[in-house]
Amino acid sequence: MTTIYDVASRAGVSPATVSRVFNGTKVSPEKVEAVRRAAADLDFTPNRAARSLRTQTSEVIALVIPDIENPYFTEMARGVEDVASEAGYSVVLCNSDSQPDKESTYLQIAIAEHMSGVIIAAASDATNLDSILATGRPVVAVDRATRYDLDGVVMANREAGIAATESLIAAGYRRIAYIGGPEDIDTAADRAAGWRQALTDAGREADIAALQRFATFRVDGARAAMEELLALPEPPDAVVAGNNLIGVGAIQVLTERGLTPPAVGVAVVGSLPFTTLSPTAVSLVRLPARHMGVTAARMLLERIAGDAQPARTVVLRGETQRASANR
Amino acid sequence: MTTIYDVASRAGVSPATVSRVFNGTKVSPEKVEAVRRAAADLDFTPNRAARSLRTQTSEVIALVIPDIENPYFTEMARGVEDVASEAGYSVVLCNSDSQPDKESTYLQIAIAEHMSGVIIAAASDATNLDSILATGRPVVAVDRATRYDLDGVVMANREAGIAATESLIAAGYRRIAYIGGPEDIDTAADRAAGWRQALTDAGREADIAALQRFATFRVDGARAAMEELLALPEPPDAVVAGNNLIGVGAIQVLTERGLTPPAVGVAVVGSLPFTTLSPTAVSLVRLPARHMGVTAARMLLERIAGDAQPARTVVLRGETQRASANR
DNA sequence: ATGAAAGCGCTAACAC
DNA sequence: GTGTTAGCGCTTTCAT
Repeated sequence: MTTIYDVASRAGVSPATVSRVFNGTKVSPEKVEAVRRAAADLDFTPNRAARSLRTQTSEVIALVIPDIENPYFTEMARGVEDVASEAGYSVVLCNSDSQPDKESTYLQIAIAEHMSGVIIAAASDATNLDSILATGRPVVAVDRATRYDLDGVVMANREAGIAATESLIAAGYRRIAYIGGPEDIDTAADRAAGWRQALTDAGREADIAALQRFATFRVDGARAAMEELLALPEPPDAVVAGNNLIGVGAIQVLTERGLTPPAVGVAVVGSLPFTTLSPTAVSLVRLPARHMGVTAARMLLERIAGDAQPARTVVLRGETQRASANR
Repeated sequence: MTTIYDVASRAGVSPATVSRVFNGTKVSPEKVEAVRRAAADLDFTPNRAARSLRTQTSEVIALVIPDIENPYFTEMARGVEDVASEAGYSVVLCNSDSQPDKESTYLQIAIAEHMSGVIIAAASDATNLDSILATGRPVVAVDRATRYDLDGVVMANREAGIAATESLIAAGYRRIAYIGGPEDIDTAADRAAGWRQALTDAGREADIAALQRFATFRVDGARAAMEELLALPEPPDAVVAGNNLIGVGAIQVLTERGLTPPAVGVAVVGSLPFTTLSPTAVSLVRLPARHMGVTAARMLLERIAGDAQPARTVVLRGETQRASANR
């Protein structure tokens, strides 16, 4: 392993000068050149562990998400990564798998590695950020609010729930069910509230009790819920899916039963990135996941740079794409 | 920031003893207890930067992949993560975006951060691993071979191409096209070779020249290629997709034209994790992506532990799921 | 079993 | 503008 001392002696300068060259402080052109050549000759790579130890920071940010296999989160990760790497930061992607203990392990690692900041889509509203916040490191919440007073970027979930439901009403459906994520996650609760609101506005509040289901934000849970709904004495003629994977699960079950949309109406809060359906069969309230990641990363970088204004929350709206077909 | 010195003085022991407690060396039970309590009281987290600097390693492995938005790679990442975190390692997910310069930046970071090892799905066969290999750190190649003599885990791509094509022949299709990834990526080339082989075995080698297309491994490229094939004077009656995203793109175009499978036959090398199609309409050669990640991670951990046997290559076979319907 | 002390590679005063 | 030097927090001989 070559160090700045090796480079320094080869270039005939002091270690401090080598450090300065690599950190942009003023050094005379000749020495800069000498150092660069020596570094290249020796294939020198600065030791980040030493640098982090000395400066108490590292150009790394942690992105903690609950499901690495959900395209919504990978799209968001993509946005974070683009902004971060542009600014010279690396992103460590931490998959909490919705498990509080995995999540807190990753948070401890972020502290121990002196990472510059954290962007987190919390596994639950009980997520404990005390330790990381105590270190003074900035934290930005994405997708889901936390019980802390933090910068955050969230979707307009209630409005998305309303828009999804209304698109189905406009298409002529009447008995509209809802399958959402766990009730204790605010995104899921808000979207469900939007559905109830839209049902009430349409004079269908009587359906709420029978047609509301809370599953996981995953394909399997949604499949079970959809099957349960179809087994009802009076099954729904349409369904609002609380996220992308729930949409996939619901549509899978419908397709297997020969009820491919628009035979039964489907509206999804989120996108279906790898769908093979006709684009007009399903209503979508597309959520700008990449933009959420970009926004969160920018906010975090501002905080890292020392910005100390009060916590801000940015709310992003989904874009409704109404199914043109109806039954 | 609390250090081992703080913990040591509170526990009434030396810093060395605190270190020993956290590293499993022999310490008397009473002192262990005292140290643990002091550490808990002070909310002590060991400083990894200092540890890395001293030991010249860190319990972090880099996973470099070309497309974080492709479910194939996230599934693989999931496998790597499960094995690694089980063993106390963190995984830094690095998205090279198929760009050699982003890729080499991440490789430099892996060196500079003293990461224990690298698992890489190389952006191209020109990927340069000289520097990282020169540090003596283990590297495992996944999905794609490199020009180095390394441990690797790859799929049986040629066989997968053959199986996909044969499933279409068995279903009664005759004019079978192929859309694959970039010709200079060996996985893509091997799958294409499998398709040619199957065509030749079926006496259809005359179709090869007109019906072979190389796109990107993404949805958009596949869409364009599919449209081109359909515009042919004698369009194909079926198509083999070289990976999951190509399958999505091809099926999207077909669906938009009212040619939903099995009207035109489709076989995909890979899975369609979020498909909403009837499961019997499309043939799949499912690739065990998670298992690939698991295997690669295990091999890497063995190398990190000091295993010095000659380089091994593990070949994983896809599992064919034949479409039951034909036209 | 435990402590004292050196040193990993780097940066940031401070002196010149 | 450049060199000298102390020290970031940890692990690890080497004594005891």
